[in-house]
Amino acid sequence: MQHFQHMAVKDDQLSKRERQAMDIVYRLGKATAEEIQEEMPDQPSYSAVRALLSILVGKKLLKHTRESRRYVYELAISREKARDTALRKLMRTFFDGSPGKLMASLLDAKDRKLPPEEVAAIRKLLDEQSPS
Amino acid sequence: MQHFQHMAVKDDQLSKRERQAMDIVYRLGKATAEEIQEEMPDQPSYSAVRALLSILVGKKLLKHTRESRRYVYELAISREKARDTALRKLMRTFFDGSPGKLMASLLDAKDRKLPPEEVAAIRKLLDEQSPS
DNA sequence: TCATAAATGCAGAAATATCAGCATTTGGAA
DNA sequence: TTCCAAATGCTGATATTTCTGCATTTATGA
Repeated sequence: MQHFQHMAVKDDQLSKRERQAMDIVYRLGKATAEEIQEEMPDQPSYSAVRALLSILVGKKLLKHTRESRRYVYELAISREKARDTALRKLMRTFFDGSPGKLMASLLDAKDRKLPPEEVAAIRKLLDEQSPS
Repeated sequence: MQHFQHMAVKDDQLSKRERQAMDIVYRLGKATAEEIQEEMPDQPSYSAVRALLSILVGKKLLKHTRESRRYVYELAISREKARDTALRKLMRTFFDGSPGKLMASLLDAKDRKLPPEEVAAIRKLLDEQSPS
């Protein structure tokens, strides 16, 4: 899987605050410094958040565009790619690299219930993988 | 914030090195300082790794037991609980909190192929959720 | 146009994390 | 029992991260 590594975000090379900020942008997709500040644990000052975001832009993890008077921050790489990297890492860390084990764990949870239409969609995907 | 033992692990409160070490223990289940050192990115000195592990024991994220002359480190909370926390976080960050979306993404990947027996197992779990 | 509120840019202080090195303890072999 | 290699405990130095505060720039509306 070499072709994934060339630009993949090395999440475990980020500092605590950097990671917190990236998680927020992953989730929101796009946000101003103020919005990010509001989402941060142990909410740091606005100034501190801006400093942090500048560092992330310097590292090419985020990019910002001016929108009238202020910056809006968003991912520099595609969200899908970041998502895939995170998913693979989780699989490797907790599920022995097996997507099947991960899915089993999701379905096993007693407190989760999938909407019927999602169940149907998943059955369809399964059929494409290997017909029943 | 004194009662750590009853709280879910706040992964985003850990420093970079702490997180790297925790990821390794999550994966290996159990390891000596030397083994952890070998797995660490930008491999720090043995001394640095031991210092790090002491901190994690102090924070009650790891515990260590003496095995003849040396310590073996392992998770202080169950791996299953840690796994569930990580899974929920990933779902929330990238999949809008939806297990169905996560599963769809797993099945969508062109480069992944589940073994037929895993597919069968998943179908069975789906049937329990909502009969076809 | 011009005054002003609201944003950014940046230097360096403060806080925290990371690490090295040495004193001490431990367990096993001779 | 004694020796010593191999491990831990701990202190404080160094490096990095986090943050503050102020100078500067920018957009708006009176």
